Amino acid sequence: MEKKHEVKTSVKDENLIEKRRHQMIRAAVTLFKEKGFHRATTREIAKEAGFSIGTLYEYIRSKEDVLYLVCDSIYNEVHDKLSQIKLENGTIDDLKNAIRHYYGVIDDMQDEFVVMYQESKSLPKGALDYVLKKELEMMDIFHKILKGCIQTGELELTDAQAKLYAHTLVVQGQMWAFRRWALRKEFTIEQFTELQIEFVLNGMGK
Amino acid sequence: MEKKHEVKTSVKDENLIEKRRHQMIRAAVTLFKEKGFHRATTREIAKEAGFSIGTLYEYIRSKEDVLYLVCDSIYNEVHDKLSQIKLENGTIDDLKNAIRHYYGVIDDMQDEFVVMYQESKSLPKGALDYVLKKELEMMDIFHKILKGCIQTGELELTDAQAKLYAHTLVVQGQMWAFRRWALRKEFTIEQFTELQIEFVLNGMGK
Amino acid sequence: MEKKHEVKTSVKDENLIEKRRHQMIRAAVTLFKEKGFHRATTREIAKEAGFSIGTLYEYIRSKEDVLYLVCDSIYNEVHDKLSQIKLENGTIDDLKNAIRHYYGVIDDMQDEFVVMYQESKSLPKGALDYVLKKELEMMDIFHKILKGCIQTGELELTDAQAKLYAHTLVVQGQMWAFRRWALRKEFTIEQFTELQIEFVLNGMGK
Amino acid sequence: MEKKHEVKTSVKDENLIEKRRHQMIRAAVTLFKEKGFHRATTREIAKEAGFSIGTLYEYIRSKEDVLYLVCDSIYNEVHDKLSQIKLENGTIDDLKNAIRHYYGVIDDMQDEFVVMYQESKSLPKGALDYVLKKELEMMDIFHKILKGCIQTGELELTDAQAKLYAHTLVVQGQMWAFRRWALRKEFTIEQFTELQIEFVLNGMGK
DNA sequence: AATGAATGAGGATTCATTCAT
DNA sequence: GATGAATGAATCCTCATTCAT
Repeated sequence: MEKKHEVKTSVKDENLIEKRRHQMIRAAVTLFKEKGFHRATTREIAKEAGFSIGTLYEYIRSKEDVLYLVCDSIYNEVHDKLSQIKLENGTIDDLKNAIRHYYGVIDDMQDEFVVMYQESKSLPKGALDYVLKKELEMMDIFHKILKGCIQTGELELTDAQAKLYAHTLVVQGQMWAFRRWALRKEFTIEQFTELQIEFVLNGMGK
Repeated sequence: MEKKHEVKTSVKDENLIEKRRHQMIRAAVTLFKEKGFHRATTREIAKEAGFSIGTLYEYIRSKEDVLYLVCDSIYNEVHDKLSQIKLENGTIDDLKNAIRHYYGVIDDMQDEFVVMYQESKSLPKGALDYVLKKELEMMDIFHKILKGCIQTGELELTDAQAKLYAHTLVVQGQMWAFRRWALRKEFTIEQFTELQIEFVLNGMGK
Repeated sequence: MEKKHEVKTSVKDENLIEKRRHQMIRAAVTLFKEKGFHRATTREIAKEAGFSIGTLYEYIRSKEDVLYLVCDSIYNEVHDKLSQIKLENGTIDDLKNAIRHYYGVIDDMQDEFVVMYQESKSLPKGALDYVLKKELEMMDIFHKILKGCIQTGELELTDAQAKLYAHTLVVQGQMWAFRRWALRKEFTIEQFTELQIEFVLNGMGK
Repeated sequence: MEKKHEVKTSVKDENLIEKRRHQMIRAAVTLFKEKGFHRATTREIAKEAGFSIGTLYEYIRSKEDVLYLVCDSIYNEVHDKLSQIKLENGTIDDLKNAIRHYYGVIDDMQDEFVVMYQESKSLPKGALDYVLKKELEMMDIFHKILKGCIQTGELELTDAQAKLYAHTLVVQGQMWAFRRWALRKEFTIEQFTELQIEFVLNGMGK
């Protein structure tokens, strides 16, 4: 398991670090969403976070660290939320459940998702790898569920298909965040979710 | 129909404009793919294109114009290629055909797609609107095919579904460009295409 | 009264702003005099002022701001100095006094005057208006003195004449700055002053 | 007598040179008045003049040459016009006549005057000297007239006074061009002329 | 003689980062 | 720990000038 990319800080107090980083991430998401990573300045981030540029740099080493913290925090939040899913035992309902949960998370964190996917390419190499790993983890949640369904015979898929469909599920969810400008006019998140569930289950032969 | 966003040039010779812009776009895609729009400098673009910074600015007004030209050219190319599809008369084969064609285009233009979707947010407002319009046009190609199939009774879908699935088809194609890093390990473009076709047709109840 | 054109700064410490701007203005006058506004580069200004280009831009928004600050500071200095004149009660001596004072100021600030009059056309619209207002204020000082003399009967002039002569007094003073290259060979400032006073008083029928 | 500053050209046909330069000067005055020497580009000058940038450079060596040609042409025009004055024999009427003539010229060529005085500092050293010489020549016209009046006893002035007053006459005329923004509201050129003549004659004790 | 495409030095401005207080 | 003034490398863009056609 690759080690987590570390962000150096010169502050000792762990609680303070937690608090400041939280402020920082909130500020950054707001700004990155509005103007993108490159156009948002560190000064603006500090100001929006409620402290000075000097203080910002007490908690990070470089601007890219901010982006990393943003991506990391989003992944963690998503992962936490998805981990709450109670999986039964390889039933289709597990899958439906997971999809509903996942789509709900995406709806809640639309801005964060858009920011993360549009800006993560700006991460330094090491951090990027870490983030791709996280992305795979997310895909893996669905992959596992699908494999569960295969084992119980609820679904008949090759392993390759299971993998592909796991990716597809992840991507179809992200669609809701990325194509808001078009989809919002036609569907509520509930409608979108149910239609996609139907489509996907059909797609997998159910 | 909204007028095309114009890029001013101080050069008069139309052929030359065509030629230089082509060089410019090729260079820009290469660089944007490598380091993104913001990290690529105008000098690098000019150099990669084979002329001087001064010459670059004879053909554009600002760096953002380069990005616009890139996006515009990609859309045009995709649109051209998709327009070559011979549509019969509302058969499922039309749909399969279109998907194969579309996926083929994406495979051919992977870099361009990634660049376009990752950087288009950096376009100035007016150009962004134009590009979103193009995106809708692309979606509309599939929407029309689906409506054709509905009319002939080949598919049974509500209009809302038709629209959503048109988006889904577009997005699932893009997946191939965006998740290369993961999908390439498991599938060839042909495998990917056929699996997705199967999935999608099942999804729509076929 | 029109509000003063404001120059934005990102520095908060008022004393520092005062100090840095003073350095900046001194440097700018030196350079503008030597090579004019357009040929003087911001880097040169910063260097001459004794700080870096980055620091310069902490105290201004654009190069034109420097010019504005120069003009503003000159007007303020002139205005301050002329305000020290003790005006009696509409006597010719008031007028003579004012002229002597004014000519003295011009002699002290020759470079500044030349810079201001040659470069102020490069000010952005808003700042230019503000500066023209200041110019009128200067004219008005003499206009008031003349009106005083008219009321006490010391001078017999129409109001139109008073206004015109006020302009003339201002301009004849500036002459000393602008035609240095010719006048310096023939006169000292004292000679120039006394001759002009004599001429002007005669001109007005005294 | 200093040799006239020469502007190199690669064109042989004298008539053509004359014609093109005339177009060029007209264009330049228009643009310099509007935006100043530095902000007017050579491309704009060429375009306004009705030919291409390449052609412009067939008739000049550098942008500064354009400015020189402008200044030179203005001086020549002024000088020509003032030379038409029929001088009698040292009478005050000669002086009045000259002033009226001069003020008329300034009124006709307001833009040219403003351009010339505001931009001439941008001339290269050699050309600047030539232009200052021209300025002295203009002053000299008045100086001669004054000396004429002194000799006939019409005026009682020291030679120093005669020189100073010659300068003053030149400057007071320019006032009309430079302070248009204020004077125009109060006076017509005729009123201005007559008031200044009265003032000046009084000033010289007449 | 006329044209206009090409050039690249030069200049204004921004902004991540540092460090003394 | 917090602050914010200072720094200067980096970058976009302009425009006078040249030269092949």
